[in-house]
Amino acid sequence: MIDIKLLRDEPDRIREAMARRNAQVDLESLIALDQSRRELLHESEQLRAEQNRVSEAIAAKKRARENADEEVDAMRAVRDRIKDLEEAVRDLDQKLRQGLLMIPNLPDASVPDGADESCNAVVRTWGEIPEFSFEPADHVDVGTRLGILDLECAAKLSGARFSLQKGAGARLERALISFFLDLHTGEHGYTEILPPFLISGETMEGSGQLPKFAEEAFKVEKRDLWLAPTAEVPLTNMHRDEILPADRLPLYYTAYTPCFRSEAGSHGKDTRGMLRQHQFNKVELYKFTTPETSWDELEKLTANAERVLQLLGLPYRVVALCTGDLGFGAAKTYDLEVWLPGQNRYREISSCSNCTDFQARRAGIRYRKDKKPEYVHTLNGSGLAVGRTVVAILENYQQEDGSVVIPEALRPYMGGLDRITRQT
RNA sequence: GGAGGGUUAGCGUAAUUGGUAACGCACCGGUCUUGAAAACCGGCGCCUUCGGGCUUGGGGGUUCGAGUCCCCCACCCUCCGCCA
Repeated sequence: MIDIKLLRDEPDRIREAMARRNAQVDLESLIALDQSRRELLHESEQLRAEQNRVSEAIAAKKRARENADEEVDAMRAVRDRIKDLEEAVRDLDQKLRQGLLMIPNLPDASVPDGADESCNAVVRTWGEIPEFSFEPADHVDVGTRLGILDLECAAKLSGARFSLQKGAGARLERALISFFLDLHTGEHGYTEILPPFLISGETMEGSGQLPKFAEEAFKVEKRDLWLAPTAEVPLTNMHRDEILPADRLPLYYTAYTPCFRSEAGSHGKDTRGMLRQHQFNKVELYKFTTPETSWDELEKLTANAERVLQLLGLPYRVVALCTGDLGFGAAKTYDLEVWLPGQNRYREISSCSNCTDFQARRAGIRYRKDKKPEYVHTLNGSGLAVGRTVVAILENYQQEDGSVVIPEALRPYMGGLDRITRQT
């Protein structure tokens, strides 16, 4: 949610930002809404003040056993008027808030302009794209032939867009989760969190997932609980409606969770394999920072995610998303794209964003600076998407004989295994 | 799932059976001190157009006025049942 003061004082900055994002927003009616809300609020507060004064006078008279019927009568009318005014304010409040929630975050000045992903800017590239003496297979063929991936069985259990891993394939997924968490907690200073995977509607709203992304998430039938679409949601809400002491910032959290997404509207996209699933594992990186440091922290967080790919020896590039491709709450986003020989192109494996104070304002997360509380900045990034890392390893490390070499950094987590060969 | 108890500022506790949230600890600032402690003074929830408004888990209701009375909901604790 953007700052309402910005709407009052510098609406042109919002207009300009919305134009860059190619977003349609009716600012005029919001400004009018805010204006009348403030007028009504002022009047009701004045009456409140009078009510407080007179009520005290009534109490004094009653204590002195004097008659106060006149005052009581007058206050009866004031009470009714206040009730009407407050109802009107509540109504305007809600409309205003709903309007504000429709406005995406303002892109940072450094974000490239552009309508879609074709305008994203490659920031840097790492690693050598592997050359094969044979035609490289995609992860589905590699995994199925090795007997470590069984998509048909997954379909039997749950339908399309699920996967089932076996033996070294299941172990590989678990090894990656441990490897990621150990790296981020041990070397990058993050605190490990294991949050609930089912979260309340209130929590979904706190990070801006609802109502906008309700279509993307799964909801359980019996209660107001949702399957977390990303650990970003519970992590953001850990400090919802809190005022943090300044000396606790920055906070670094990392969390492994499965992520559940309905992928509405992506029918026909990436239908083959485990690239786009209703359920996938992810290790998330999350930071609460002061406004002064958040841009530095974004660079560091992105570097933390990149480190994973470097240690695994997977070639990748870093892309700065353009204004048209930017997520709703992000002021700036770097995508990490890993090279997939099976597709002969780079594919997203991590997305690292600075949401500035956008999520914090909505979720009421502040810190005390000097005397006044101020909104923190929140950052999130994948470190990394586990399923897609499996895909990248199977495709980049495949050998002509169909086996897959395990990256050295991962071998301790695989019980010393250095190569996956055909399993029965 | 059943029964009972609870939720007041960071923590711990008050508030005349309705009269407009008090106190202690902790914390911050000041005085004093070589420095510190103690003591004393002030501050010690949020918003504010600086007039004031709001705040007792959340939301309604009754009332001139609700921490207090009524209704709904959430969460926590204890016991029983069930369960990994």
